[in-house]
Amino acid sequence: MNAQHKRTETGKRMQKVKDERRRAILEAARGLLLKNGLDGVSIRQIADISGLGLGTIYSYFSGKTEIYATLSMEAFDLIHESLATAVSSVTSPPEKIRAIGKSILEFSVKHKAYFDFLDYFVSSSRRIFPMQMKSRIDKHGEKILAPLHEAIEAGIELGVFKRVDAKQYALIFLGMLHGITHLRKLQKTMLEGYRFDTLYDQAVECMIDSLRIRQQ
Amino acid sequence: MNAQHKRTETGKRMQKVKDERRRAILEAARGLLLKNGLDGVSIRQIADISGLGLGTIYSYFSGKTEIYATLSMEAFDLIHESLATAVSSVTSPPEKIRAIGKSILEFSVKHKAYFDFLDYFVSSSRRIFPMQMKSRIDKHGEKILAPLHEAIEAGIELGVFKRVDAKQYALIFLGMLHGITHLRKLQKTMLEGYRFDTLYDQAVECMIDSLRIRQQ
Amino acid sequence: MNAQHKRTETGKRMQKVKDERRRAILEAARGLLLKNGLDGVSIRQIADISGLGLGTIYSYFSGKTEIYATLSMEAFDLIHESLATAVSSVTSPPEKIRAIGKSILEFSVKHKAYFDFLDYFVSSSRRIFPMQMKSRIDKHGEKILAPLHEAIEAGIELGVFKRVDAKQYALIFLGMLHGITHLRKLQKTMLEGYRFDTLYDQAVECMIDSLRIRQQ
Amino acid sequence: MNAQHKRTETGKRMQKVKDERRRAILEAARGLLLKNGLDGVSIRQIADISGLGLGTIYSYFSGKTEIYATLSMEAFDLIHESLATAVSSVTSPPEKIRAIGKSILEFSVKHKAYFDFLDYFVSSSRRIFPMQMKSRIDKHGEKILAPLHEAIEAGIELGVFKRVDAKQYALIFLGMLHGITHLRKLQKTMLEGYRFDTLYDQAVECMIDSLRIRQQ
DNA sequence: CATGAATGAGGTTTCATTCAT
DNA sequence: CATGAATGAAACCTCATTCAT
Repeated sequence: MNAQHKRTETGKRMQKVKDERRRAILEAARGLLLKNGLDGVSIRQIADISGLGLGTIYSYFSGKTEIYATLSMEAFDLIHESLATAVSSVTSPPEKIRAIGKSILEFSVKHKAYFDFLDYFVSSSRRIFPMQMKSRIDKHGEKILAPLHEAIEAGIELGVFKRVDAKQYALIFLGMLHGITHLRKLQKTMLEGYRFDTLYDQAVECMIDSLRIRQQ
Repeated sequence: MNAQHKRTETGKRMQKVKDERRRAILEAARGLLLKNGLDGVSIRQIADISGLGLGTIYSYFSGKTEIYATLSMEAFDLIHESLATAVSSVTSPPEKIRAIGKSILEFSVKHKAYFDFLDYFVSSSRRIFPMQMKSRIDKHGEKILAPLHEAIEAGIELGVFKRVDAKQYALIFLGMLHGITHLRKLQKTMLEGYRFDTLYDQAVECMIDSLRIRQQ
Repeated sequence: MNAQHKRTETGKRMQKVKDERRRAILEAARGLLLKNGLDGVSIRQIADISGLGLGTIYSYFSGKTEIYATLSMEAFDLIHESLATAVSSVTSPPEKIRAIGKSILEFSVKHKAYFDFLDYFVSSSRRIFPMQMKSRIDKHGEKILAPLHEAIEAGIELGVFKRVDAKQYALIFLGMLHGITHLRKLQKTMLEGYRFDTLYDQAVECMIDSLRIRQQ
Repeated sequence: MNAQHKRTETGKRMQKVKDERRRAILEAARGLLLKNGLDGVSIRQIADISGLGLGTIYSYFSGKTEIYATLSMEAFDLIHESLATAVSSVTSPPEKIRAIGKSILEFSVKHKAYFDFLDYFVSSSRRIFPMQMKSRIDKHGEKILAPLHEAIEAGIELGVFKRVDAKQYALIFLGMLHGITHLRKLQKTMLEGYRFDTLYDQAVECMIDSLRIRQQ
C-alpha cells in the first residue's frame, strides 16, 4: 500500500463524507421547507439541523438559491422516476395513463413538500434563478413529460388512441393533472361534501376518454 | 350654497382622494407582488411607488396582510364578473362552457397581474391569512364556481350533457383550466414549437366532449 | 343686551368649554399613564379618550412634554394640599408628623399614578423638561416641604423637639418617607413575610423619636 | 506546542475578546441609559458607541431587555461587594452601620451610573422584565440586605441595640438611605443652602439612634 | 476545510407633529 | 378653531453572507 494508494483511499472516504454532508444539507432544507414554508428556511437552521457549521453550508452550496435549485432538480427527477416506474408496471396505454395519474397523485401526497415547492417555482413568474441555473433545472423538468408522451404514442401506434400530436396531449394532460391536484387545497372550502380522490379519478378518465377512438 | 353643503362637497372630494389613494396602494402592491414575488414586496416600496408616505399606508391598511387579502377578494370578484358576463352572452350550454374557457383565458392575459396573484395564494400551502380573513376571502372565491356550475346544469336539463354531478364537474373543469393556463409559463421551454392557444382550445373541447351525450 | 355683552357672554361660555377640554386632556393623559406606564401614552390615545381631535390637543398644549409638566405640577399641588389638610387636623407636632406620614402613604396608594409619575421625573437624571418648565415645576415641588417644615418648627417652639434646623430635618424626613414608600414594590420579594404598613409606621416613629427631647 | 494546545490558546484569546465586547456593550448601554433615560437607549446607539455592528449586539444579548437585566444584576452584585467590604473593616455594630451608610453614599457617587440605573428599575412600576428574568434579578438584589441585617443582629447580640426584628429594620434603613440619596438631585433647588453630606450623615445617625438602647 | 462571530441592509411598525381643510 | 390625514424618523429585530481563525 503506497502513498498514492493511501491518498486515494483517504480521498474516497473524504468524498463519501462530503456526499453525506451534501445530502444532510438538502434534507434539512427540504424538511424546513415542508414545515415552515418558503420563508421559514434560514441557513442558520439548515446548519443546525444538518449538524454542520453555518459557514460550512457555503462550501457545499453557493447560497440559498443553489440549494433551492438543487432541490428543484431532485424533485423533478423523483417525479420522473415515479412515472417511469408506474408506466413500466402496466402494458395497455390507457392503463399507463391511469398509472401516471395515480403516480402523480401519490407523489403530491407523499412528497408534499417537494410538490408544493415545485409549484411555487413553476407558478412564480418572478425570476428566482439566474438564467444558467434555470436552464439546468428545466432540463430535469422536461424529462417528466416523456413517460406520458410515450404512453400516448404507444396508444396511437396500437390504434387505441386518436392520431393526435402526442407531445401536445402530454402537455395538456400534465397541465390538467397539475390543476386538479390543486383542488385538494380547497378541500375545506369549495370542495366541501366532495371526495378529492373521486374528482381526481374522474378527471383522469375524462382525459383518457377524449383520446380514445370511439367505436360507432 | 351654504356651509353644510360646502362641507358635504369637501367631504365628497376627500372621499374621492382617499379612494384614489387606496387604489394606488393596491395597484402598487399588486405590481410589486408580480414582479418580485410575495417576499419581494416591502411596504416602503409600496409607499414609494404609490407616491405616498410610509406611514400613510398604515392608515389605509392594517398591514401587508390586509393588502393581500383585499387584492384577493378584488381578483375573485373580477373573475366572477367576467364569467357571468361571458355565459350570459350565449345560450347553448356547450357554448357557455367555451365562453367561460375563453373568458378565463382572456382574464389570465388581460389581468395577468390579478391572475398570477391568485395563483400564488391558491398554490401557496403556507398559511398567509388569519382564519377570519381567510373565510372572508373564500366567500368571494366560491362565487366564481357558479357560472360554470349553472352552465353544466343547464346542459343536463336540456339533455345535451350526461347526468353528472354538475358541481363536481364544475370543480374539475376549473381545476383543469387553471392547470392549463399555467402551461403558458412553459412557452419558452417545454412548449417550444407549440401554440399555447391551440392547446388551450383543445383542452376546453376535451372537457366539453367528456360531458356530451354521444349519439351512436 | 348689546353686541359687546353678547360677545362677552359667548367668550365666557367659550372659556368654560376650553377649560373643560383642557381638563379632559389631562385626565386622559393621567389615566393612560397609570394604566400603561410612561411609554404607554400616545397623543392619539389621549385624543381618543378625551373625545377630542388629534390636532386639537396641540391647541391646548405645545406637546407631550407640556402635558407631562402640567401633570407634575398638579401632582405636587395635590400632595401639598393633602399634607396641609392633614397637619391642620391635629395639633401636637408629633401628631402632625404622623399625619403627614399617613397622608403621604395614603396619597401614594390612592394616587399611585401621580406618585409613580413624580418619582420618575424626580429620580430621572435625564433632562426631560427644558429649563424654563423645570423651574416652574420646581416651584410647585418646593411647596410640599412647608407643612413638614412648619410642624417641626412648631415642635421646637413648644419645647418638644430638639433645636434642630427645621428645614434640614424636613428634607431628611421627606427623603426617608419617599424611600420607604418604595419598599412597597418589594412586597413580593424582599418584603415577604412582612407587612409594609408596619414598616412604614415604624419608620415614621423612628423619625419622630430622633427629634424628641429625651427626658432622663 | 501542538495543535491541540494551539487551539486552546486561540480559544482563550477568543474568549477574552468576547468578554471585552460583552463589557463594551454593557458599558455603552449603561451610559446611554443614564444620559437619555430608559427610552433614550437604542440598540443602534449601543452598537455605535461600543464600536460593534448592530447585529453583533444580538449575538451577545437576546435583546434590550436582557441587557438591562444583566446590568441590574451586576449593579446589585457591586453594591453587595461594597457593603460586605465595608462592614468587615470595622467591628462595633454602630460603626458597621455607619460604614454601610458611607459605603452606599460612596457607591452612589462613584458608580452613579449603576446607582441611578437601579433606581430606575426599582422605582419604575412598569413591568420591564418577564417573570423568569425578574426572579433571577431579585436573587441578586436580596443579597445586599445581608450585611446590614447581620450588623443589626450583631448589635442586638451584644446588647447595644434594642431587640427588634433585624431584617425588618434592615429593610427600613435601606429604604431610608435610598430615599436620602435622592435628595442629592435637589441640590440645586430645594436643598439650596444645605450640604447634602451633612444631611446624609444626620440621617444615618438618626437611624442608629433609633436602634440604640437608651441608658436612663 | 470547517467554523461561527460579525456585519448591516432591509423589513415592519409606531407615533409625535404639521398643516390643509 | 377643530380636525385628522399625511408624514418620515426611528425603533427593533432577522438573516444571508463574509472572512479570520
